[in-house]
Amino acid sequence: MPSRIEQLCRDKGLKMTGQRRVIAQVLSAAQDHPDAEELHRRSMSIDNRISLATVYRTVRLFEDAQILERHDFRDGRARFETAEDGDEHHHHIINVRNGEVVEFEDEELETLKRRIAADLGFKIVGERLELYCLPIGDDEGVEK
Amino acid sequence: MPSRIEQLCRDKGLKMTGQRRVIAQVLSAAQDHPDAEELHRRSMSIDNRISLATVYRTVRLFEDAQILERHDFRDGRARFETAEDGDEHHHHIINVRNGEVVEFEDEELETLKRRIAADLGFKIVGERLELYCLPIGDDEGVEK
DNA sequence: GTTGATGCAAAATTTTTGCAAGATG
DNA sequence: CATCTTGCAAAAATTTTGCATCAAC
Repeated sequence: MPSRIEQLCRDKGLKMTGQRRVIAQVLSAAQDHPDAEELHRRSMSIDNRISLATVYRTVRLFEDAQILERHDFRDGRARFETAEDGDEHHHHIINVRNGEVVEFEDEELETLKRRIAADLGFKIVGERLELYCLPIGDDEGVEK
Repeated sequence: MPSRIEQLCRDKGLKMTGQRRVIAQVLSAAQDHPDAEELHRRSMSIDNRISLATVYRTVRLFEDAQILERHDFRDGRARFETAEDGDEHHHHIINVRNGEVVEFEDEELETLKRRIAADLGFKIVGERLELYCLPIGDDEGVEK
């Protein structure tokens, strides 16, 4: 049985190459938010005939197909995770002390965002919300 | 009388060079969110002895000093605007049809964000919230 | 006068692309 | 077997940096 991502690819008429299958598998397995090079590294460990260029091409493709989401956590490179189905949404808290990423979701927040956009005459088609935080009690003094 | 930005620089013990003064002036005057190259272009029109490298060095410096905010609206380069005083906050709606950026603020949203972070044991020290939108009634079909 | 800032050009980083060769449907 | 995809290496785009010179305090 084909994976969810594989199914999505077929639905869009994309060819299922070995490389795409591997990258999809790596993305599905990832519990974190790897960047392109990390995706490449993990993919290579499954099948070493995958180039970094293909990883870049594939994430762009998967992004267009809404198979994954591209993030930018201010560390200079794009990072990726599988997109969730339907209208679920989560956002990220980035612990600036150590780079740890915590996910959260909040229905009240979803409603409020939509209301704010609607009041200005807009419909949300994409979004980004990141909170850069320190653990409570940790009183600043973060080094570069 | 020195500008607000100039005062902030002095407070941090930074030297007030002609270049920094010009870049500060350009930032203050900007009603939009220029990128480094645009800042350089505008600065050059005031004083053409300013290099792009200095613009990059200066925005990093100003960012550390919380004189400006660095944004990333998914067009590949960083964009800048002066930071507001105190705890005011605004966020951005990006019209994906034409790239137009609309600013908004909402007190309820501020409260909610803080509550969400606090519930997870975090204190917000920085954030980012962007809503990528289409005007209501404009039914998709956005070209690359 | 010291210390920090600048300009220039070269380098670094991340991402994209041309093209010939290979795999997919 | 036509078309799409890949690998490679080169290019592009943005940002950073080394170093000699210059300016601010």
